Amino acid sequence: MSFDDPALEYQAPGAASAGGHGDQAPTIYDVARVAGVSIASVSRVLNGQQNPRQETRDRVLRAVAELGFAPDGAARALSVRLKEVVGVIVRRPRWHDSSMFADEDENLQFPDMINRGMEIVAQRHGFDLLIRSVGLDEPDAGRRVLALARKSDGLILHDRVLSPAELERLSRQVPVVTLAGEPTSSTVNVHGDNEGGMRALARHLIHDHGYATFAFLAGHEGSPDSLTRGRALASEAAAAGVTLLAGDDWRGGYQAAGGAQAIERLIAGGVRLPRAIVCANDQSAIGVLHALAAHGISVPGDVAVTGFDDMPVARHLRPQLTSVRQSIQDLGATAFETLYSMINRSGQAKESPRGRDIALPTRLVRRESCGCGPQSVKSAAQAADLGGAACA
Amino acid sequence: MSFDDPALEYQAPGAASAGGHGDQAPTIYDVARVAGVSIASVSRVLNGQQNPRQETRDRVLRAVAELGFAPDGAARALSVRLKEVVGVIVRRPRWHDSSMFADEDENLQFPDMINRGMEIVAQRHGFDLLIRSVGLDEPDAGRRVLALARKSDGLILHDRVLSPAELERLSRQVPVVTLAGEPTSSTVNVHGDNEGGMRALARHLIHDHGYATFAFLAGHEGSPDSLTRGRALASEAAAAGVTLLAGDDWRGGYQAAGGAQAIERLIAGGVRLPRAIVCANDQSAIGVLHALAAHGISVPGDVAVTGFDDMPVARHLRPQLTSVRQSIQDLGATAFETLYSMINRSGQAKESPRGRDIALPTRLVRRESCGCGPQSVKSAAQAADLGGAACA
DNA sequence: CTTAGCTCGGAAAGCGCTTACCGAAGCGGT
DNA sequence: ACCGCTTCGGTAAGCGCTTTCCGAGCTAAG
Repeated sequence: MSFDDPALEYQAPGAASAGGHGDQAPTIYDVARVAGVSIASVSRVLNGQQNPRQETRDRVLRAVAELGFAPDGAARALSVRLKEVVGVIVRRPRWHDSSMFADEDENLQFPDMINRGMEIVAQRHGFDLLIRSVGLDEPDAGRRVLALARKSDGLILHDRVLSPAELERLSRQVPVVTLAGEPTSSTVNVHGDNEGGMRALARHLIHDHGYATFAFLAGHEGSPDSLTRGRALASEAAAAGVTLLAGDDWRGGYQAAGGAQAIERLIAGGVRLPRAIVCANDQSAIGVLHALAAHGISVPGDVAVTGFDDMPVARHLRPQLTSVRQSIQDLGATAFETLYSMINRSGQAKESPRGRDIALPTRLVRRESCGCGPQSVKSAAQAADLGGAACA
Repeated sequence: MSFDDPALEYQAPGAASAGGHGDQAPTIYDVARVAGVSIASVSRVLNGQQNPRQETRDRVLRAVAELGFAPDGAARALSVRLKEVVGVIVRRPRWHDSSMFADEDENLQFPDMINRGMEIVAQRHGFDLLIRSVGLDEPDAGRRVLALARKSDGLILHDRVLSPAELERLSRQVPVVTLAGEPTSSTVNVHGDNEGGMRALARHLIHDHGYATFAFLAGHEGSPDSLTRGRALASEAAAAGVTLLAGDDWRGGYQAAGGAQAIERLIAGGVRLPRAIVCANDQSAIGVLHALAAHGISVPGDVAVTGFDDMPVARHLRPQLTSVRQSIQDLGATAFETLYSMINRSGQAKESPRGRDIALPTRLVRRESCGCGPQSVKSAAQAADLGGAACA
């Protein structure tokens, strides 16, 4: 593009009819010229040195206001070696599905809430979130992630989209925080206390409700969160001597559709359902609820169902869903804060490896779907205070 | 929660041994050195010129792979004058609420789905989304938006966060597309066909169900979408000679909590509820449903309730929510495509101001909450094909 | 054997900003 | 009235990349 292009010629404010952002954004040189100072002074004023004296300062600020100037992000980033941007990789359900907008995309809710948590904290530090989705089975996810990394100061990975080796490689170049992974020698992982939450839930179902047969509807394969939750449940089940069903039939892939399909298949297969179905997350519990309702199976009367995450929807379902609450936004906020400290520390003296796996507290939220009566719905906190109070 | 908590401090791995991204990302100079060529050649290879011959090309590619090189985004952006980033401004409920994470934040779902639509299309063009939230009553929203603009190639504004004058000013510097606004001389607006959708819904309620008293639960004040929807309903109501309640009592602010509060207030005030409550969006309809249920008012038996947007949750409610579907993701996709073409056209010959207000089709989705029986629930498409078939 | 016509690839000029570095004033002290 | 000290603010050197401009080397034609 040439600047001799007549189309770029300066346009008088009212002229050229409907403007149309052809005016080009003003540069620091424009400001300097209007203010009658050098670009260095402009920069100094804008970056809060105390160097320029009041009068100069005023002239510059007036020019800035008049022109509507703001420094170019790329130029600034190049100069100060800080982009004030963190890259966020979210996982796209399927590698560029031809049915571009699959309806089950409703499951995006969870990652998006996490992002919101990040964003709010990022604000405070002047950072923004650069979002990119990557398909799980995408050809060269590695390259696409790296590319995002070079557009930002650090990366937050929502899901396992990279092999450990790729992750390792990547984290040598940029600070990386994972959300549903496992910490590596150079990355930090942030997650809810799956273990604790699931144990509390399991104990409630086993001891308070006395259920004796269970099933665990897993998330997608290899998900560390799902594995941990499943293991915790299995451990409690074993300790109490109750039956736990699990396996490939019991997989909802974290999605509503997945949960529904799994139940449909099981029912079609003539399997006798357990007394309680513990789902890996709320989303798949929704699907289970639907499939059960479609077959006239009462929840929690015939089968109890529970979720995990306690998304906002959980309380809008009928029956209201018993779940394990994790402060989703805190997950994001913590991930960002962690990354932020890594970014600042980058290149500085390295300290001992500590706190590489951060677990945030979770809390059992009893609602109706586990068999608790509507009375305990009002205040989950209250209910929790009752300890093991019977409610079935 | 305090972020000064030492537990959050990141500590780099023990020695320099384990990596720990202290290695600094390789630059094009590193690649050139390793490959034994000049940086110009590296750049040429990477940017697909046909200039370098095969042997040189191989050497470079080998070096790139070995070092794990990817060009720095800021440097590249500065050079080619294209960041391949579009800024997205979403509206934060309230200007930095002290209760940082208000629970009603569930309403974030809608903008996030739109973003997802954008992101998918942006991928194809190599763009990413830079997200920033701005409070509606934020001190200098204008500056914060401008700053985001300078970090990107164009802006998509979700909500009215800027005054028309600010918008006008901004759009002289960068291409801008709004989602819930009105087109200006230099910005394009993308929105669902509120008018058509609402008219279809109104006619269904009036003619198919024969309801005679209505209320419109508005969104937040000044929202163009809400205004248009309200006007369309009013127009149909007037034409049919049925009663329509509206006004300050009937405002849900697009939120579940808002909808619930409005109903609570009305009931407390002893107001006689209309036969049908038409909500400005699904989110507030959820609140209405809850409030009604809390008072033992049957839906749709006593009062029919409808939403707008047809979010995924709509079909998980009891009763399933009748709504007006707009392809939320298409909204985002279209907004991006529009902006993209503006970005490319930037600086080139300007064309006639045309298509500045883009309306996407909407479609009535009949479920249970309007009074239609569960039989028409199975396939909304089928139901739609039946035309005005009676279902009440 | 010379020279016009190629193709390759290096040197260097920016892109818009920050920030040493340094010369020019302004100031009080002797 | 002169000298060192402190402030101010301009000049210029990058930040890492793309791309124009050219010279070098090679091929093929005269």
